[in-house]
Amino acid sequence: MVRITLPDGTVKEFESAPTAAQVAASIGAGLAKAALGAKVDGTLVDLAHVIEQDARVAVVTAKNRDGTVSPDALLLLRHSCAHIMAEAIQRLFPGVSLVYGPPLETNFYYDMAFPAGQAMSTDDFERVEAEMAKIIGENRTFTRYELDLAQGIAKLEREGSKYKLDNATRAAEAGSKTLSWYATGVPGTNWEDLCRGPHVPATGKIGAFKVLSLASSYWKGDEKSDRLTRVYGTAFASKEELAQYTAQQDEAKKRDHRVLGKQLRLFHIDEMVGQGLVLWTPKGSIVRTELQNFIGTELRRQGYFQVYTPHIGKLELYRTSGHFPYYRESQYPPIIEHDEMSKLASEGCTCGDLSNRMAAGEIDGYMLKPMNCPHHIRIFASEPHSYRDMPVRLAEFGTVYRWEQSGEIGGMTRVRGFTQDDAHLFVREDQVAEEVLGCLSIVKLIFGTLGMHDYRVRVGLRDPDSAKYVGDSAHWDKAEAACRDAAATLGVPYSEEPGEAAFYGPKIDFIVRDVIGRSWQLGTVQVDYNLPIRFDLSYTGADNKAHRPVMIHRAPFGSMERFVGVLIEHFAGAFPMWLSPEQVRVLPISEKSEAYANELVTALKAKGVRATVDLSNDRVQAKIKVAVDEKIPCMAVVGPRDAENRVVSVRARGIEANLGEMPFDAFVAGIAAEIEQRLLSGAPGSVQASLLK
RNA sequence: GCCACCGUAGCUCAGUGGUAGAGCACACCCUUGGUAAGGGUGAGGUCGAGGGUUCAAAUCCCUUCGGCGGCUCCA
Repeated sequence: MVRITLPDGTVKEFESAPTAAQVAASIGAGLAKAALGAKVDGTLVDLAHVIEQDARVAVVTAKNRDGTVSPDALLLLRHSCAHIMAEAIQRLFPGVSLVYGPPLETNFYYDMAFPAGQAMSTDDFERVEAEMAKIIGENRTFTRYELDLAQGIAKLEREGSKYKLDNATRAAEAGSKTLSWYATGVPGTNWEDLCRGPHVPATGKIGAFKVLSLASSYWKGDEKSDRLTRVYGTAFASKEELAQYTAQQDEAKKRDHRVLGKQLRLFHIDEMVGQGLVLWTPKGSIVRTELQNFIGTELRRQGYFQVYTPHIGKLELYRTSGHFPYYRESQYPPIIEHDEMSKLASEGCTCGDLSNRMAAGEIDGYMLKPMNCPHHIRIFASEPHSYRDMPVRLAEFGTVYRWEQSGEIGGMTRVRGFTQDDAHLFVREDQVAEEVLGCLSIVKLIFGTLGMHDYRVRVGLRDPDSAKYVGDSAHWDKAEAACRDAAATLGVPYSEEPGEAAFYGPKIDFIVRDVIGRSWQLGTVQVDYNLPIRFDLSYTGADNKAHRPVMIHRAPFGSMERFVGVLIEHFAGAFPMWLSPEQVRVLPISEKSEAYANELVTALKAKGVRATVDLSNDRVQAKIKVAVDEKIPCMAVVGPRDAENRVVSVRARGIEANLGEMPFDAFVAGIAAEIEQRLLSGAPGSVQASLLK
């Protein structure tokens, strides 16, 4: 007797162990037909799975009862579709070997090894899709069968697939006693794949699919290993869901900061200047300056000192800090003085020699700074400090340069030169916890003001197996504890991730996603016991003895480039009034109202508002179209009627209507107040909200 | 750095071996119009760069620079 408990609490009893399909059928014929798989005690399984013991069972269908799409169903569909795609590709490209094809959050991929000289191109997608459609049309059953380890491995050896054999070996190492295959149809007759499953019952269940893109990958993610071809695709239960997905992708493309940045002229990256080097145009610079002013106010409030440091420093400085030579590959090459250079040339010094002698410290030179901390440390070390002066908080919008790999650079989110809203706090050990909290409060203030709520928090810890960290483990333990404790006070979930620490200490990172779903680290707070040792920093304690300070590195925005890039996407280019490059555009109905329009602009500018007037000889409809396209938050239409009554007719971005009239002075004051308070668009207290009520 | 794709006017794009195109933006003219583009005229390009094949190259081949999607990396 097997007792099955359904999600609503109902218990069904079966004489002998039922399959998940039988459980579904016992509930209803409709459900049996709609079922794609089942969850048994939380584990996703095939419908053919036999439930041997009492269990909680939920049948998985494309849509949940409340009409939402089931993520489990999508997983089953995509995993199954990956098999169908692999079969289709193998039919068209005989000799291709399979590696690994998992489902992902919004799509799936299959890694394959093409025989030498063969390759797939995006032009082949149509053929592949046609082949897949055939397989789906045949509505073949996904059939699972198992072999014990020895038999299974023998089978794979006979078939000669080194990749699948490796997968099997790893499964064995992970404790699997058997290996499972899924045939798309009849084992021995139809196509099959070593696979853990689970899958939908038959190929016909794939309602809609699309082959998306082609990429390369490395076997087991190792760049020294075989290069594989990765084909991405996606699948849904219905054509409507696929259409919706495609529409969402198109929408996302419009929000992409690279597209909007060009359209709205926020920044420019120039071939002639260099890859990954952002040129801030006048409009983008306004956004950045506003953000810097915003945080600057907060820093003064919290007792920070502003400092400025140069963009380069001696190699010796970075040898002491540990940046050089450990991270040589990700830095711009060192700069050598003229005389030194000619001397080395005359000695016949090779590039290899040069590199080695620099690493050994025999040749000095300068480096573009990869981080600001060494410079700030030298400021701290330039004068004696008493325990009474601590903490010393040094802040700088410091520009740093890192040699990112060319294939990784793009837009403003991954660049080679960027400005951190950096600060280094030199604190007594008893001050660490409180100061970390102070840093976190700035991050929270920023995210709150900008309405960014979709972020996750990561506590990056050291990876005990790795040798890339400096310092002793007792200090690391203390620093990690401080980060963990501080993160716990945030009131948002956080994850602890070993191996994500900086080389000198653990950190708390704030991570957001861009429109295409990629994650980016923005704000960061890092606790560091190690650099103070490397630089032999000290302060005089109450006992008149030298004590070692602890450093906190923090950058609430992270980098201005990345932050603004993400912010463009967050607001889809429609910045709140205080951040908008142009805040109000005055649109005179005709030349007759130009004088009044100019008077309004002058009054706005006197209040510090970024306002312009559109004096083109277009009709007002055209002026509105242009202002809307430029995502200007507020339009002030003025004609003879307005001039006569000393009012302005207000129109706000995002609302396709005349919001009504406002007295001239009230409008100017209202806009100024909205900016002053850094309100989000349409927030209570904004001009827009006051007219809409 | 690796693999696939892409690079034509300021922007978005059409152009598959035979005299470089469109829309928008820009300049000038007409129009003075009350809430998402009024009309006309004009200017603007060694088709990313270099080399090759060909009577002839934006178009085919090679190299290179840049972009894009992934992989790897990311102090």
